[in-house]
Amino acid sequence: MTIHNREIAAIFEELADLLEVEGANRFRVRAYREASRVIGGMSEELADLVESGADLTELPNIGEAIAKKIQTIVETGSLPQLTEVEGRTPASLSEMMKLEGLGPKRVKALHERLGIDTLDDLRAAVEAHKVRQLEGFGQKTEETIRERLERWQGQERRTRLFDAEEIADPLVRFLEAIDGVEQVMVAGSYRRRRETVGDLDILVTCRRDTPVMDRFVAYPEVSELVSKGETRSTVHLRSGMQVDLRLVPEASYGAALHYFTGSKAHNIAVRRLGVKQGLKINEYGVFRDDKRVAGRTEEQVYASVDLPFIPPELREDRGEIEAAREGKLPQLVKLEDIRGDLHAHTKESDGHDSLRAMADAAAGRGYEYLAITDHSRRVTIAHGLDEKRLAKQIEAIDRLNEDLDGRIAILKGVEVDILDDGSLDLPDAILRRLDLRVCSVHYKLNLPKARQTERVLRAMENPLFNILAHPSGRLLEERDPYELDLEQILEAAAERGCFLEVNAQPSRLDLTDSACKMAKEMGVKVVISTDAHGTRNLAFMRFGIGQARRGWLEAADVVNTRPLPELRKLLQRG
DNA sequence: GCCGTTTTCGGCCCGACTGTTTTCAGTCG
Repeated sequence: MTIHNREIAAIFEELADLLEVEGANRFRVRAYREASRVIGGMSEELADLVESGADLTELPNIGEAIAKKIQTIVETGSLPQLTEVEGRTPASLSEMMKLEGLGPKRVKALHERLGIDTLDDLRAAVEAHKVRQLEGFGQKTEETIRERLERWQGQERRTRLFDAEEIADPLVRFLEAIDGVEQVMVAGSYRRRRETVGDLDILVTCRRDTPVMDRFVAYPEVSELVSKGETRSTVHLRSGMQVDLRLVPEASYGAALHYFTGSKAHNIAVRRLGVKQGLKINEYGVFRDDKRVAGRTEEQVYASVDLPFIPPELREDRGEIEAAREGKLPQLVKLEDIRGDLHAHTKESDGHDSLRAMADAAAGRGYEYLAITDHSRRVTIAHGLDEKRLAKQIEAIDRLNEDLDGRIAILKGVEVDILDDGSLDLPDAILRRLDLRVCSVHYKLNLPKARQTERVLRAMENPLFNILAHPSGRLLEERDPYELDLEQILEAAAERGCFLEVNAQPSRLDLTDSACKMAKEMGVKVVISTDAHGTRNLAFMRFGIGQARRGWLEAADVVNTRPLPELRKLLQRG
């Protein structure tokens, strides 16, 4: 049973939590947290690296000690040091720290003074009014804990980027409508285009004496006021989303935007560069000897540490600072680079709109081409097409293309299922008549890794295989990815001239950002597709672009930035 | 525990808000 990166990351996270409660050296605690973050963001499995004998200390923030611990975890499935710490300090305290407002010090006090080890213990102590009697706690703190215990869902939930947009857009409009407000910008992971966001960080500049904070906390969607100050307030909305609003002076806008866009790790790395040059960087600007030397724009902030502007999507401390220093930042792919969509459905299978409507909508977006790729027969629930119906659709598309008269080219395609044995769900004879074949796994998601990988590899052996759709099968916040050896798949794709899809559906965003980067490094091109099930879904392209940008992809790495003749060549494998 | 275009030892980002204090610790981002 191989152990996954997220499990290894969780072990270091718990170790950090428990050591922090014990009052261990905070830099040591930070080192474990940093290691956990790096591991969580990797697309290559550590287990595979260990097996191949790779030097783990090459990884950022992984030194001798942690490398050795990783090896132990991979080989034995657990970490003796953690077991030892758990012997002194209950593991459940780590869970308690996840409750908002409870940090290491308070958890330690609750544990030592009241014997509280679990959330249930805590609930009982709060009901008995024991917590308020503790030194450093009071009636108000106890009340806050009680409320948050009631709301506690057991796990922090993140919101998909699409849903976050639905929440942010009206709030931004509300703020912009306040007389005196000048700029409103959503920063944080939202601006970095992460696939999910934990909360919204909103930055506002305004004229003097504008009652922004008062108006903000009175926003009708607010369900709880967490804190309200002159420059910063925090609320919870009825949607469950937490929103932080920061009011910043114009002269600090760039510094504040940089700071609140994060990521935290990126900011720390930039500040370190500043420290080396005798600069202090905070959300108000860049300071030398208390004198502001930059801050109005983000470009200025980067320039102060001799770096070019780094796009928000790259700011994860995953090598972007080194790349920037060496002048090797990628020219990230942009929405305008996209010339067409290569995965879309119509009413023939499970789409909502007609062939004609989809064509018109794609043309309306200025595309050169649109591939129609309805499901194949195996996907009965989506009314998948058999040979006969697909043949009819081919004819319909031929007629439509004549009708469209070059306004946009409609490509004949299919989303054909990869069956259990690695064969494709439709005969080669009909597949050959198409312009492209998008291939996907929809059933038997739970095969063991080796068999699942073998299944896809076998499918790729068919020379008609063009694109592997939504390669991991994961659904954000709903379904884990299925077991697949991505490295093997990428190797085969590179060899055979197949492409991998970045599915832009907000609930998929599959490939992940780190997998995109891995594909690029292995010389595999991707296709960014919306998998649209209706004309409106074509707009999902922006999420795919965000994901690809987070994966360091440039226009040249993305197949559907190519003009049609070039695309056609790429679809003839090899 | 990690890391090095000042360093293999001695540093390690920085500020706002709250509650419980009477000058600040804890938490968060």
